[in-house]
Amino acid sequence: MDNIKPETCRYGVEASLEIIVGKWKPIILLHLLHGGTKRFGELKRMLPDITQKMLTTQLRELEEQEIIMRKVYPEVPPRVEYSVTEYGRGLYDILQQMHEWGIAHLEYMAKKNSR
Amino acid sequence: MDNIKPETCRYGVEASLEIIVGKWKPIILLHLLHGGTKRFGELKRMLPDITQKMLTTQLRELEEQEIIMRKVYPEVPPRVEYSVTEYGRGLYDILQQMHEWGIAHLEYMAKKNSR
DNA sequence: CAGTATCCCGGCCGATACTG
DNA sequence: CAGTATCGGCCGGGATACTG
Repeated sequence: MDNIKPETCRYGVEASLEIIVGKWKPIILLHLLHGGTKRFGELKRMLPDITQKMLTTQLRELEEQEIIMRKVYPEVPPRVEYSVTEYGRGLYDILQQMHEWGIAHLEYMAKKNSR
Repeated sequence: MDNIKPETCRYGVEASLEIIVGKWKPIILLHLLHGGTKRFGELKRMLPDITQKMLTTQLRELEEQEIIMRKVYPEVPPRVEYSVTEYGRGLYDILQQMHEWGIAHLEYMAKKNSR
């Protein structure tokens, strides 16, 4: 990590973390990145263990950061669709790398614990 | 995010997060990655706002995951040195990307709020 | 110098019930 | 269908004091 000061890096890293940290945020993002636009109910079904309240709050927070877009169709019954913004797609590489390193780490720790 | 299932990615991403999430972990890692081996007191001085207890616990957790190494010199007064393991260096790319995306995000949000 | 030991608070998150 | 409202528990993290 040459020619980069920790004090400088820190803020960027923490800003990124603030976005993806949240019990359900990574998996919500992965679903939207992978499957495209989804309705509230679809997401709810894809995440069987999440409560409606948590799904709502996590989505609202991601929306506030402009990582996802919320589109409301004025129909009855209501329809609301969520999708990742162009801007939010920039998180793809980070999530991808975290995925790869994380899997390797899980295997490393598993092997270690089996010794 | 083609040909990768969210359910599969999820675990890797969360495993990575479990390591770098912690109020002081990113900056501790950045300091050790950037400045190499450091003593407990050096780190404490570099992070003026951290309490001794927090520094200890964050270091212990990173050590448990084998991201950093703790070396104790049997001297009086005691000397303890911390360094990033070869294995832990694999986090470099992730932190680097989070830094870049995060800085861009901060600027994006700053510009937005100034409109 | 490099830690422990206690005490304590705020906020994330879950359970549950209600609604336009 | 897609949300709010309310209550409550857990635990990450801080303040402070003590120690081999």
